[in-house]
Amino acid sequence: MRSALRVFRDILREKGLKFTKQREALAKKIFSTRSHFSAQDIYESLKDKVQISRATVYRTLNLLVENHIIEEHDFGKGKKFYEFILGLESHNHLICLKCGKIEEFKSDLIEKVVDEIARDRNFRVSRYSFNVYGYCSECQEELFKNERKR
Amino acid sequence: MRSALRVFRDILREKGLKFTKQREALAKKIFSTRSHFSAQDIYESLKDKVQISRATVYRTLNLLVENHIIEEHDFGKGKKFYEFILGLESHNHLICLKCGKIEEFKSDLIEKVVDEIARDRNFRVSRYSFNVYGYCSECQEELFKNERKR
DNA sequence: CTGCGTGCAAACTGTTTGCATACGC
DNA sequence: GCGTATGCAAACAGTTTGCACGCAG
Repeated sequence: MRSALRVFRDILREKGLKFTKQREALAKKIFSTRSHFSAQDIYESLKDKVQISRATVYRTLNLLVENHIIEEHDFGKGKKFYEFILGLESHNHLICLKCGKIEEFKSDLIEKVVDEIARDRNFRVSRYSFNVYGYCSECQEELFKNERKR
Repeated sequence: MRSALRVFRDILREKGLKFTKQREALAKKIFSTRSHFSAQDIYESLKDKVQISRATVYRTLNLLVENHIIEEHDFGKGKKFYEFILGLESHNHLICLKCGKIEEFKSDLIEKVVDEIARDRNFRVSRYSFNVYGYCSECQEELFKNERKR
């Protein structure tokens, strides 16, 4: 399978867009990161290595989203999170309301539910998001400790 | 069953908070609205009837969310949407990417999936959101018409 | 050498907050 | 009257945009 970087490069060429130092650095960073990150995270981790601006980070992230190389998530924290998805199976998220940790999980049943509702309502699905909010096991322990202190 | 307004009033009294003209107007508006609205929608629909400010709208919406009378949703449109939930069954959303219409649907299977993953991962669930994005049947027709025109 | 990409700063959107005043309880 | 709620404007966070310059193809 072609590397993600190669895919990105091909898309750029195809559309007459340019493969710049900034796009290369950002893409490499993202393709080697197996987690959820914000625009700010990316900017922070690149700004000392390449000359890059926040504006370029936002523009490039949007470019990657439009081309389905990364996915945008809204976990209700007032900012967007992104995640590399090219060639990966889709999955869902468990978001801890205390520590902010994001775990992933898969479920074939969910796929079925989506297919079913799409058929029922004659809805053409492009994507879906299934987020479960609550407390991860570590944070539950914390909460329990604090409760005993009182 | 007590009316939603009554519930709200009781919560306020219990917490030593006040039942003001603004809170009353906002609550009545929301309790009589069976759809998804933004803070701006509420402000617009009230500003000519009561003296109310955007700040108060935001503060009151947050108060209602904290007390589980309304629910906050993030459909990735850059602003929050709210929905009256008190005493209603939870449900999921179909969001049309073209016209913005929001349809609702229920699914017992989803509940099962949530319970299962919570048990597996020892995750204490507070809430979940399941949003399906795509094109509603009307908008698919539109798209089809436009395609034939070309 | 053409025109897309970049950095910068300003603009923008939705939301929150500090403060003096108003008003429920 | 006490203390919470309000309106206003300013502050804020994240993101987008206009413009002059830079650089990939």
